[in-house]
Amino acid sequence: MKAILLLGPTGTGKTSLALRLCKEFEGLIVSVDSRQVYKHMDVGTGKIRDNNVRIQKGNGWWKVNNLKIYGFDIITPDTTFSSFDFLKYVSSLNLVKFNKPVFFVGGTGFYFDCLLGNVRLSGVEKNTKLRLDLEKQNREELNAKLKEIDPIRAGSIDSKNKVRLIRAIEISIGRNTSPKEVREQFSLLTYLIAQDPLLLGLTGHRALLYQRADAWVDSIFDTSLMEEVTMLEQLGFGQSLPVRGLIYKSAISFVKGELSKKHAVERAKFDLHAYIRRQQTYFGKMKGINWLDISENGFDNKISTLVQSYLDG
RNA sequence: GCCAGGUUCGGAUAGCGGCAAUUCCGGCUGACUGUAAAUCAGCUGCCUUAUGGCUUCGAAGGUUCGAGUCCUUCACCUGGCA
Repeated sequence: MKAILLLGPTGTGKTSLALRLCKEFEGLIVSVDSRQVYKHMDVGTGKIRDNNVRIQKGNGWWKVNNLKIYGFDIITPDTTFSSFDFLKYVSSLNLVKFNKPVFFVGGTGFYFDCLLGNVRLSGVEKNTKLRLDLEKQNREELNAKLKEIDPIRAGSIDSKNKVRLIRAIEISIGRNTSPKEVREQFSLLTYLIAQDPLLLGLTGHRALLYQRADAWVDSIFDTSLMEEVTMLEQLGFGQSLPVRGLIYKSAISFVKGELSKKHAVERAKFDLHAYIRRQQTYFGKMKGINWLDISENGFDNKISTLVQSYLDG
């Protein structure tokens, strides 16, 4: 299977580029985005930023101008979704059978690393009861506990990061208690490792990325986003984790009257800037990415040429 | 014109004699092995590094071993009386 991974920070035009390439090379698109997997979260996750487009929505996919995008609308926002769930989902698509090039496009670096097999997941499932219990404890207690049951991991972990500590303890306990079949399940999902994918990274100057992000926030912070947020609250998803991040956090504060529109918009922009920085840090350490500057002349042709030669090779 | 309050490192704020100087925002760098749009860490006056040096708190003088902090004058801003 030919796989083209199209990644980069938010607002670099990955999706529209993917649509263009998908049409040009008769491929498929899989979204690699930890928030676009959620139903009812379209505007704030920037699923499609172009209004002049025909959209048809399905369960786990959208059709945009008749081009299919997988990885959208898989679940509702009250469901937790992890990188492992993402791998399972991609696996379930059985992409090989289409015999077409697949464009994996998105901004969630960790998911890309999972797809590529750069990170190997432990195979230990989440234990909600244990997590609730551990969340009540402070960092010192969690560190002590981890040191007791897994001294090696305790030596390498970020001892100040509670989320990490809880997961590390969960893994240590789960290794001994969860069934072997479950733990080995992840190994079935790393079929992409054996492939030789093409990695394309979209980037640009910080100032440009910030400017585009700001313009996008300005454009959505009107009725479209407000309707979406109101709907999410009505459906009872207002407190769900995915609705508490980035754009949605400030949009909800505005709808609730906790923030003025001006401050909510400002907050959203600054949060996006920080997100862009984090994405660049993450992608920056990934190996083998062909970086392309979106503001460079001949950008579109360059991309097409790269994809063409990859598919020919 | 008189009275009161203010002017601090990109922005906002703390500081009422020992200060390179608080906090928040912004900006920058980084971590991450099933929450990754989450979670966590560091830097942000200059000297590449400092338990080191240098230059700073509207301006100019003064008091003091020592001044962002006290005094005087000037400049600008805000509120009250005219």
